[in-house]
Amino acid sequence: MDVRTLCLGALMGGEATGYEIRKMFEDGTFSHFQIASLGSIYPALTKLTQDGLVTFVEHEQENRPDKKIYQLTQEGRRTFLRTLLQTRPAEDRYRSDILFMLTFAEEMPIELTEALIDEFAARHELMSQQIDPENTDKPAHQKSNARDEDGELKPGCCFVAGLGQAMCDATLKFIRENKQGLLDELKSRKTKKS
Amino acid sequence: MDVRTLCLGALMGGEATGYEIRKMFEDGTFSHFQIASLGSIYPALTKLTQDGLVTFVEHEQENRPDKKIYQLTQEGRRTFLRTLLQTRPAEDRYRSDILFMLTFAEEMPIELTEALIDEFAARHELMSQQIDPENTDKPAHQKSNARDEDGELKPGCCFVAGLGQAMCDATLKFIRENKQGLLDELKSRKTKKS
DNA sequence: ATTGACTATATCGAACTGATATATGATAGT
DNA sequence: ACTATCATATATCAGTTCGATATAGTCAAT
Repeated sequence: MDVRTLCLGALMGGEATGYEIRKMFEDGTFSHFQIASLGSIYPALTKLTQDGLVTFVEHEQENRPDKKIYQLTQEGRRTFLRTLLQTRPAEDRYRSDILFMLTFAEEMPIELTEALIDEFAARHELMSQQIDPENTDKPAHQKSNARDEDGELKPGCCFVAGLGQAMCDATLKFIRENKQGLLDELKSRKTKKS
Repeated sequence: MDVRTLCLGALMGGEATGYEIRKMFEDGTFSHFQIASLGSIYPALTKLTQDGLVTFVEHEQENRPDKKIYQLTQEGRRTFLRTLLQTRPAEDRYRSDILFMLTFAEEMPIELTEALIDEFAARHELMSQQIDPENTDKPAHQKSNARDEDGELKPGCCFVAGLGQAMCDATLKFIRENKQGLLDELKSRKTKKS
């Protein structure tokens, strides 16, 4: 899915600036399963405007750069829904430097192995907290795409969030149960070699 | 981690051609948590050769293009291990079109929602089978980086594989327990609206 | 007979990331 | 009081990477 489609999806939840769209992918609703950077969002919005799929209103702000508030056109909304129906979703891809590095645990000092595992666990712990769409710790001004017009949580978002949390929990559980075993195994191999 | 480092890591398991390195990221040991395409692997190997981190021997083959078998130099091996020690691993990133699309379940026909969930489950089922490093279904010629010189499974690889399977299992379990609930909720919302 | 799959290298356009520039207010630390 | 650093907001660009394509021969299947 290219950034243009992702932007259309982001605007399905209502109007937003380019900056706000980035936040949805950085911290917000989509952050755990899609990526888009400012460097691709702004050109995408320009292109979408040219194609008539979005429009924007420029809001002048005192002592601040102008704000362009983007909104889907009917054509944009229709295009996005058609894309959902027609697109064969690409393969999921998961990319983790930590897991790649852990593959070479035998060649590293044991402290590094342990540090990497702890970092992996810490990140998933944090993620598990952030995923919860009902979590109200987040700053209130952040408009959540997880809620519809009535303020109700969208069932699709709940499902996806629950799935994410289940994955985090499974990861943390696995680490609790297997970290020490790995470290012991590595230690015994080191002593055998020397 | 850039493709150059990934190639060094791939060659830690022994000599290989560019084509074989790609397979490690496409089907093999690293396929579930790192990505690298041929379009980046070949230039990376050229650069690494220039920098003296790898060398290659050209094997002429009858009626086939020449095969360049790459191998780490001592310098290359040292560089990779140093990188492991010095690199702060980047954030994990997970990218899933299916989960993004499911976020808009309310706007889609229910059959599509169900099809997406089923596809997600099927892919994870397949992945769970592929992950197992002891799985001997794979073609024998595929050299597995998961084993060291003695043919023993490397503990780091076991740990990572186990983690991957735990995540797959958790995903499948969540779907079994929550798919029908989501579909029912969507159905009841549709009837309410009309 | 021809289509598709596998081995093998190489190149290139298009897309995307990550960094940087610009401008300003607010907040927090020293 | 001064100085970072962060947040808002848009925009651009160099470098990296993906995905497709070209080349070329083998092999299996239809």
